[in-house]
Amino acid sequence: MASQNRELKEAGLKVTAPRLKILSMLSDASEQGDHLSAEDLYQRLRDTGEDIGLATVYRVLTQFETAELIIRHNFEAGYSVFEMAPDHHHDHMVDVDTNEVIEFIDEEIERRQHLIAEQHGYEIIDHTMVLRVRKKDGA
Amino acid sequence: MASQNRELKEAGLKVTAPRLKILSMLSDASEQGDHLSAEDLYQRLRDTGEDIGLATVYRVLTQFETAELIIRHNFEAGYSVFEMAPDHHHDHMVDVDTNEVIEFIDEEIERRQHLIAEQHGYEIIDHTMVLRVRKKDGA
DNA sequence: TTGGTTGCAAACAATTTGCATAAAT
DNA sequence: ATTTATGCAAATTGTTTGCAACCAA
Repeated sequence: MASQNRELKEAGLKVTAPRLKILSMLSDASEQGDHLSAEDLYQRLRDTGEDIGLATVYRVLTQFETAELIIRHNFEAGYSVFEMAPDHHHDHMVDVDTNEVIEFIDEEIERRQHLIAEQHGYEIIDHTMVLRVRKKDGA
Repeated sequence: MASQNRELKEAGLKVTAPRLKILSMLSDASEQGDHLSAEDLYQRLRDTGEDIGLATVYRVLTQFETAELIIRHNFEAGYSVFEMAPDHHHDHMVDVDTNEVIEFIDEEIERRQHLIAEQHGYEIIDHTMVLRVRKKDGA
C-alpha cells in the first residue's frame, strides 16, 4: 500500500512506522464498519505486537483529522471515535435493536441543507445526520 | 412556575432549590436558543448569586437527562451542552469558528427522512442532524 | 545534518464519586 | 425519622504537552 505513503507526504507528514500502522489499522476497521477510539486503536496495536505509545496515537489521529484523512465522531460524550474519511459523503441509519448501520445518501436533502445554511449566511463545512430506526413490525 | 415542581416529582426527584434554579436557568437559555455546558450553567448560577456546587450541576444535569427533561448534545469533543427537551423537534447548525448553535427545522427534509427510512422498512425513533458551518466572508 | 517524531511521564480539562452534613418528604 | 440531596475535595477518564532521545529526508 504505497498509496498510503503518498497520502502522508501530501499531508506534510513524514512517513513513519507508527503512522503507517495506525493508518492501516484504521483502514481495516473502517472497511468492517468499525469506529475506533484512540484507546481501541492503541489496544489493537499492542495486540498486534506494535509498540506505539498512546500519546502518539492521539497525536497522529489529530494530524490525520487535520489532513482530512480521517473523520472524528462524537457520538458518545467523553471520547471520540474515528473512521477513514469516506470517498463519498453518506449519512447513517442505525437500527436501535441490532446496531446495524445502513448508509444512505439523498441528494434532495443535501441540496436543502446547503440552501438552509446559505439562507443563514453560512457555508457548510461538513455535516452529520443519524437516523435511529427500528424495523417495522417483525423485529 | 409550579409546573416545574411537578416535573421534578414525576421524575422521582425531590424538589430542591438547586434543581429549580438549574431547571429555570436552562429553560431561559433554551428560549434564547442557547445551549449551555455544565460550566456555563455553573458560572451563570454563581453570577446570579446562587451558591450551587459544580458537582451538583453535573449530577442534576445527568438526572434531568435521564428523566428526559433535557437533551444532551456532543457537538464538540471534550464537553457536552444541554438544552430543554424541545416540544418540537429541530436540527442544529454549529458555527465551527464560534461554536454558536443555530436551530432550524425543514419540513421537506423531515419528510424525506421518514420516506427513506420507510423505503428501507424502518420507522424513525429519533434522529440528529448537525451542519457544521462557517460564515460566508462578511463576518 | 536538521527538523519533524516518538515514548514517557507529568499536566490538563471535563466529569464523577466518597463522605459527612443538610434539607425534603 | 427516613431518604435523598448537597458541597467539597479527591479521584477518574480522556486527551494534551514538555522534553530528551530518535529517525526520516
